[in-house]
Amino acid sequence: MRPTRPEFVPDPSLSRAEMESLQREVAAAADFSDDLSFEPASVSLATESLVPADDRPLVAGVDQAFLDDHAVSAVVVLRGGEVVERAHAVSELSIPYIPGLLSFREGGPILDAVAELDCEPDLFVFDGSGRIHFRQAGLATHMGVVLDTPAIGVAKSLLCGEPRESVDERPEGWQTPVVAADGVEPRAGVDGDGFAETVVGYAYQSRQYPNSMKINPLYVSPGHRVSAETTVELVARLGGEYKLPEPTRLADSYADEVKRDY
DNA sequence: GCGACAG
DNA sequence: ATCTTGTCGC
Repeated sequence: MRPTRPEFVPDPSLSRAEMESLQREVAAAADFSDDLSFEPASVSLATESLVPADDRPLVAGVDQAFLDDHAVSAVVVLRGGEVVERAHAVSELSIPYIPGLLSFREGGPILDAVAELDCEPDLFVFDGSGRIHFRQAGLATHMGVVLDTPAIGVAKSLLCGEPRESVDERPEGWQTPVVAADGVEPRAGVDGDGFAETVVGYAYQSRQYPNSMKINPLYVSPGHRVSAETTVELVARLGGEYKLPEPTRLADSYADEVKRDY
């Protein structure tokens, strides 16, 4: 699969100011409302379904592992609970990790792995933020716009934005909106008025210990063509026995596997 | 100047 | 993200 919007492909050789301005263009091109080719309710990890296999969405989990200045990017595509394709790529990294500019370090390598994919996923699940980002253009948004495919971001910690309630010691299944106040910049000519109260994502407690509540929540946000509400629903439906959604876990272990035999 | 910061 | 053994607990 190749980029649909090559003009937005992250270029690590850009200056910081140029990277930020590209992010503003990406955010302006992003669609944070539902525009999916499938019914969110049809998403599940169940192997059996009343829905014909060909009508079930292809969900791709993307994650990476690192070795010195190389990234191992892995993509695992699921249809229900079945893995239908895996692809990976080992790419050279040109810039260090800079908060807010993650897609310029990892975006190219991710696209290298996605290029190896024969199928066209209906949804991408990225390891990182989407709309929960200083300029509303986190990794999931950037990749989603470049591929013009529905995408969501699943992060293990909060980059910016403000949860409406304290996220401490919450029970499994609990969720609360993350609003734009505190660090999220409105899109010129797009976001108006009370933007500070706009829901840019959700804190979601995917797993929790029955008695001692100590696991931190996940911070999920729309990447492209998905609303914040549908994003949490999808993450909930893609969750298995662990904290991270299954597509992400599988991509994570696949990346480690490739790194090990490298 | 101070604080905050996905992977 | 990565460096890393054992160990506490269900």
